[in-house]
Amino acid sequence: MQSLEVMRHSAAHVMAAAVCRLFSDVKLDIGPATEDGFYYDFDLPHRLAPEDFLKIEAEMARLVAANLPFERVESTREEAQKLLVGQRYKRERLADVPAGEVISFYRCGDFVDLCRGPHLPATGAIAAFKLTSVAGSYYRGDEKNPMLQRLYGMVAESRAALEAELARIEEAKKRDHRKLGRELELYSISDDVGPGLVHWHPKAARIRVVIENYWRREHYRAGYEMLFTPHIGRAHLWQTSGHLSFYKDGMFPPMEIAEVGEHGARPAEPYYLKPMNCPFHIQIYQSRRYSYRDLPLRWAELGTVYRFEKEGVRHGLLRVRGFTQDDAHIFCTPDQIESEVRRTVNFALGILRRFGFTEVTAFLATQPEKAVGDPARWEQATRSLESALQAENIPYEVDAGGGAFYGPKIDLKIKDALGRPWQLSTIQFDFNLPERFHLTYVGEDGKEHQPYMVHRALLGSLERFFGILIEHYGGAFPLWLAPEQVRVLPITQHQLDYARSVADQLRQADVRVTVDEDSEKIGAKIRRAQLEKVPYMLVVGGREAEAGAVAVRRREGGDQGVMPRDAFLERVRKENEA
RNA sequence: GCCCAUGUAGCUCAGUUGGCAGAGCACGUCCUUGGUAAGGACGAGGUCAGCGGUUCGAUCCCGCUCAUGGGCUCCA
Repeated sequence: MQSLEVMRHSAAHVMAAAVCRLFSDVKLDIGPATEDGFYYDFDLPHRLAPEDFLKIEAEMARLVAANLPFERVESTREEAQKLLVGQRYKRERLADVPAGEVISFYRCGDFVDLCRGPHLPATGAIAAFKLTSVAGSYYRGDEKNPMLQRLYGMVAESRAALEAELARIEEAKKRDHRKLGRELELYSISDDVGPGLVHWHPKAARIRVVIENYWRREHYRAGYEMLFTPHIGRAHLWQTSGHLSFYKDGMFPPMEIAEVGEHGARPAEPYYLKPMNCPFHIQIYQSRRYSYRDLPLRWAELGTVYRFEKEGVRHGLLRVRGFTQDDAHIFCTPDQIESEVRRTVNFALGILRRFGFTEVTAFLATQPEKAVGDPARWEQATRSLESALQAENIPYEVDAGGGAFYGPKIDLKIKDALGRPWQLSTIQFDFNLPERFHLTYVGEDGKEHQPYMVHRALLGSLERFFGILIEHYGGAFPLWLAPEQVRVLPITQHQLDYARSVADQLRQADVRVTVDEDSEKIGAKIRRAQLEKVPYMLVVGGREAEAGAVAVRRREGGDQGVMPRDAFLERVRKENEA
């Protein structure tokens, strides 16, 4: 165990000790180290609240100052049970310890806890700590179990290290896409429209158009065709696809419609909002007969889907109820599958790189216990996924049994500017839908065969991807994505005409530009443009107007000097393509 | 769905032991024409999330609902 992890775990014990000293009737569960701190789960009558933190921290500080040793005590199961009288969760945890394994307790002052260890030699080594939050948490993570109180904390080897850790959290908060989304007027969610339904404001829509245009162009270049499909479909379709039997709870409720025709009302078949695009793409596949000569088919769609996400799981743009997937389905023959997967992985990497995500790791999820489809196909599919990862030299972990019931998959994870991981791309085999919809193609032998079907999304959903992008760039989008690339700032109203003509020249060259026409001083205009994170500010006063020039200021880097307006246009053009 | 917290102007937040609702920023009008991060004056802006209850009187107390936040569970 790493020393930091040991310290975190030991701090959790100290926190538990403090809580036991301060409150009565405390039942303990467990208190592990986490990636950036620790927590302990308790059950106690008192409702822990942030107001209690100071008191608990003070008690912890006393335990740390006393430099109490952590003593390991080994015991028999009988002794352990005696020690844990009244501690129902601990007793259940004890029952989980396999027979024959050593049962150990750690004593720290008068606090004794069933624990495998290891721990610090003594509490004095805990240099700096802070309680951060309290939240409910199901015992053993099962929603049928009672809800415990989970107290979170952070600990570091020095006061300075803790401060640095807290500063990182502050930085992440500053980049929170919900905060920046409001401040930069990117998006909103309206109670009147509904939770989890996103409105893209003009600036965000600009960015989305840039992303979509880039996405479409790359897909056409990579041999895809674009599709557009409806947003709703009849119940029958979703019965065939299996969604109604397996994922009904995740779908918006049906629209019951009585269709009145010339022969009167027909029995109504309800419509459902689509939670996925696949059945529609399949309908297109089924609209004619395909031969092996036609394959592979690569069909892409920016398809907007609706999923009835449960109450309490929504989160800004990252988890919403209506979103647009950058979806595609590949229909191919078995012997095309390997090269198709390789192409797809490679394609995904290229797209992600364009958005500044260069650190990519992959997860290969293999056949779970419950699965549909021929084992030989699973094997071939899994092998093709694995060899694609190896050929592209992407580090990957195998998630054994982690695939969907309908096929194995690769998930690609990136790290953002703050080093936080996000899952974006997914490449999934599907042995289920071709079966359910009886998809076929005519092979060389003149007989019907079932095609392989691969679902893939590279960005995931545009909403979620945009949220991640906002945080990755901290709202300061690179030039090619920036909704407003250049703002012209006339020093006085006398340069308004000149400023407009500079802007017009840029606009005709497809540069996204505005003019700040307010009668504010130049300092105020610069401040405003800076806060709105506009990449280029062009200051134009009498001197520039006279010379046909612009004084360039960069969002990062400040004053760049004066240059002719044509030279600036050239510079922006070049940077935009880079 | 579960636990806890929160909801006051477009935003950030004060405030009322229950008695006419406040600031800064943003917005509008006017003045100002100033050279690299905030010029000035005046003005407009509110069903204090919604519904119900207690009360002479509720933004404030109580209940329910909705939404948001931190987590848990879930994410085809």
